[in-house]
Amino acid sequence: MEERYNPREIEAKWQADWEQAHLFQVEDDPARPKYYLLEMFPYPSGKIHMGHVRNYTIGDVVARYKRMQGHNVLHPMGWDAFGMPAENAAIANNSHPAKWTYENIDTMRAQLKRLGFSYDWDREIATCRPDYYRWEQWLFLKMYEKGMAYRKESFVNWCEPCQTVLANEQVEAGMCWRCGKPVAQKKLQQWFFRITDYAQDLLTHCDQLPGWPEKVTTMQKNWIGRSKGAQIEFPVDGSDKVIPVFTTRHDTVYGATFMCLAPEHPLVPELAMGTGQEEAVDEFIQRISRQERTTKAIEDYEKEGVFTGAYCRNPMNGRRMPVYTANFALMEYGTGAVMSVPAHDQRDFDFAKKYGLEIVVVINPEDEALDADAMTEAYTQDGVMAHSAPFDGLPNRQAMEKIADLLEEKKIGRRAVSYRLRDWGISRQRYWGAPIPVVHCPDCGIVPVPEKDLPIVLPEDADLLEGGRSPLPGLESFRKTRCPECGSAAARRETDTMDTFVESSWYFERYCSPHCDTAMFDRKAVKYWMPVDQYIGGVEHAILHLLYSRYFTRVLNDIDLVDFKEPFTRLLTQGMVCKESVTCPEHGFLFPEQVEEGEGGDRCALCAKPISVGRVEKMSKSKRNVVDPNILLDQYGADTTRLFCLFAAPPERDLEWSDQGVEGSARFLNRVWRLVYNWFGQIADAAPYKGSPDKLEGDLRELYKKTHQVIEKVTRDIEDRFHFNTAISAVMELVNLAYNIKLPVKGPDAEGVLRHAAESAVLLLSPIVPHFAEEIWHLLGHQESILLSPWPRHREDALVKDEVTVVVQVNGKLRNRFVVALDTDEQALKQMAVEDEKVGKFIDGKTIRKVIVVPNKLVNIVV
RNA sequence: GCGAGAGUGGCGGAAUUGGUAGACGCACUGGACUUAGGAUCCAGCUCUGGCGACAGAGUGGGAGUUCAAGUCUCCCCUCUCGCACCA
Repeated sequence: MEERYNPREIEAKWQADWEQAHLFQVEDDPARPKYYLLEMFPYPSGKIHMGHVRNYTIGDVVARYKRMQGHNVLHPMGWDAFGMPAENAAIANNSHPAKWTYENIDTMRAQLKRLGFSYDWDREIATCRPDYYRWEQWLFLKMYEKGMAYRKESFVNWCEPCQTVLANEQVEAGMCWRCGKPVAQKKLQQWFFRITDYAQDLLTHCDQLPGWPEKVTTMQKNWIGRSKGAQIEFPVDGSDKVIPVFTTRHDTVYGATFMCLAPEHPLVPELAMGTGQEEAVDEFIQRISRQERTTKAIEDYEKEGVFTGAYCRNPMNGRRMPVYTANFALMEYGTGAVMSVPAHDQRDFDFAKKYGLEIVVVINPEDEALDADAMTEAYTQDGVMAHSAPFDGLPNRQAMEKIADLLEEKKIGRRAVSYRLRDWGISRQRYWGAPIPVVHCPDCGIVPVPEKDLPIVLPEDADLLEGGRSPLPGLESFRKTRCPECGSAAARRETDTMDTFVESSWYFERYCSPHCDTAMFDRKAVKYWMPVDQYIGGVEHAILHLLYSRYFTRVLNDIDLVDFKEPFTRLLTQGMVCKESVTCPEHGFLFPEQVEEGEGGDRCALCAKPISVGRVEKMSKSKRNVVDPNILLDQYGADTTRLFCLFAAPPERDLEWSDQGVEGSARFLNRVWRLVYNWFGQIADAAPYKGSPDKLEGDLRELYKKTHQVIEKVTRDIEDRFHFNTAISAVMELVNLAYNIKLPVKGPDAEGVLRHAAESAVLLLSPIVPHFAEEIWHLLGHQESILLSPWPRHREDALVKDEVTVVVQVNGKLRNRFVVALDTDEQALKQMAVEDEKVGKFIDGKTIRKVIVVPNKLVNIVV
């Protein structure tokens, strides 16, 4: 055995060995309990970053642990390979998205292998390959057939810089989630998935996902955004049209004095026609559609609107209500129309004040009658009904029910539920995505591509156009086709591609049978492996990806391909990897190598100005605080990198990177190595002691007991909550104790006990630092891989403590402590405490009023 | 504004059901071994007072429940994240 540990050598050696022995390949085996462990697959953006390293290390430890516990573990990896960065990079480098993507995949795969992750690489998938997206196209056809996919003209979120449509989920506070530029509204023919059909089901099951962080289910619930209320129809004056309105406050309907329609509402131009307001309305609509929709801009917007010239009737009391179009009415919510009740809604109140509209109080506080003219703000709380004909005097919550009954009885409305969730727009005017498999025929209209013609292959030889526009509409070889229905040569292929989130909504099912070429997946394989037992990834996907995946699983369930609805049983959202950033007043963010040590503090290497240490933030290129995993691998190796990622913080929390912390992790591994090295002569040929602790005494007995305690602790930490940081701490304690044992140890079982301690420590560490553990395992004479060893088990009788420390408190304050035999009886403890000299100082001359004894823990004397 | 989570030494972080606050590590200090050490080992390390034994204070702030509160209850403050003109 070498005195020093050489990561470079052993890591390469064992990686090659594992690969050759196909140790991570799995097969369906109904005889064994399955465990499907999945980490969110990466976008092949170039190279692995620390966030990936952390995510995949956490997953790998669980996978390796579960294998040792006897599970048949599916642990796959693949590439979310379609998407815009590939196009942008291709334009920038005068390359091709496919080339760029495949090269990145090669680079990143090599990096993942260098980190020693235990993936079944035979199951690797890349979503940009036709054998993958062909099944997505197949599913699209099924969904079209069932009416789950449809096409409609609608206002869509349009990102000008990206030249594409965005889903609502991809608009963050009015900005494009990718480029951060403002998103405009544009009217286009688009494909949609009817996710809103599942709004209630998705919402209901949010409360039936005990293995998910509450934070995530809460976010999903908010996103789905269910509101209970009523839909009420307001007839338009002098016309047979009605304006349906959704409201959560139908108790205030008698106070509705005007109506506001969204600027995009189809009735707006119609109502304005012939009223003389056409021009004003048109001008307003034009102006509003250009308004920025950023968070800040929205806050600053004044509520404004313009009279359409039309009136409608309040169906409850016949009041004539002017119809406005207003910037705060959103076409995307409810029916795009708001019944305005200025007395009881702040927004309506502001609007009414601005335009001199009538305010009618219909709810009063318990003990006063509001005066509409004197109000300075809307009264939005509960109270007693007024000016509401038959309901006056009733508490408003009661009236709400009665009004709903009346609406339904008179057939002018009904109880209704509204969701914030919109249908999922999946059309993208981009090149690097899966083609939507339909044909537009001048005679037959939209014709789905027949199944036998799949896949519709994305031509990988197309050149990108200026500004990133898709070449597909101009690519005759792709676009030109015959109508599958009538054979017309005038037919044209759909040139939109699908949102990349479609690919990631079912990849976990594909992993179950990645080479299946007769279906999306082999149903037996999916039945065996799915659902995913543990899913691990970043919170940034809490809404988009996770909601879409839940939706897709429901679709698959409805078309009878799977027999479950929820794809992920347990979810772990790991925190970000962060680091301090450093800024120079002149040069902005600095790289670490641009910092010079100087007298009185660090200085900028470029201008010698004193620098300031910034906040600890997520690693990012722009902050110049990234740590390149490659450098760590070169310097410390995979095991130290993995160890530090797990030790520095529990997985769900943000991890603050510390170069010295990495150093400490490397030091620990060396310490373990040296321990085995020091003991080697004694334990090389010994068999681990597995007997009762009662035959041992002294240091050996202590070490043996500690070993079992640590086995128990590590197992619990991993099993219950993935707290690897405390698991590692526990092994450190064991190692520290082992170092205190003076060599050579004498006694019949000495070698066996040392061997047991060393082997246990190595086994417990093996999921975390697999190469390191494997090397020691073999040095200790094992022939078979440590990966095939069962997880160590503790002995109950070794957890029993010989003696315990009992503390003595006086009035709850700690005064002394003594070590006594386990299970010393209460009377004896009490007596020892009261007679204790140190304790005496605090109770002398006082009356003892009560003594509380907690066996094996403490005595509290109340005086 | 609404919703969720978090506040513990110089730092990252530990503390089963309320029962020894600060495990483990980093940094720092002292010592040992050394030609040397940025290797390794040993010791110290919450704050205040004291040479010391020891005493007092201490888990964002304030109240409360309890023999006993980091942990439970109420109020307040700060930070992070998510949603946000949602009718």
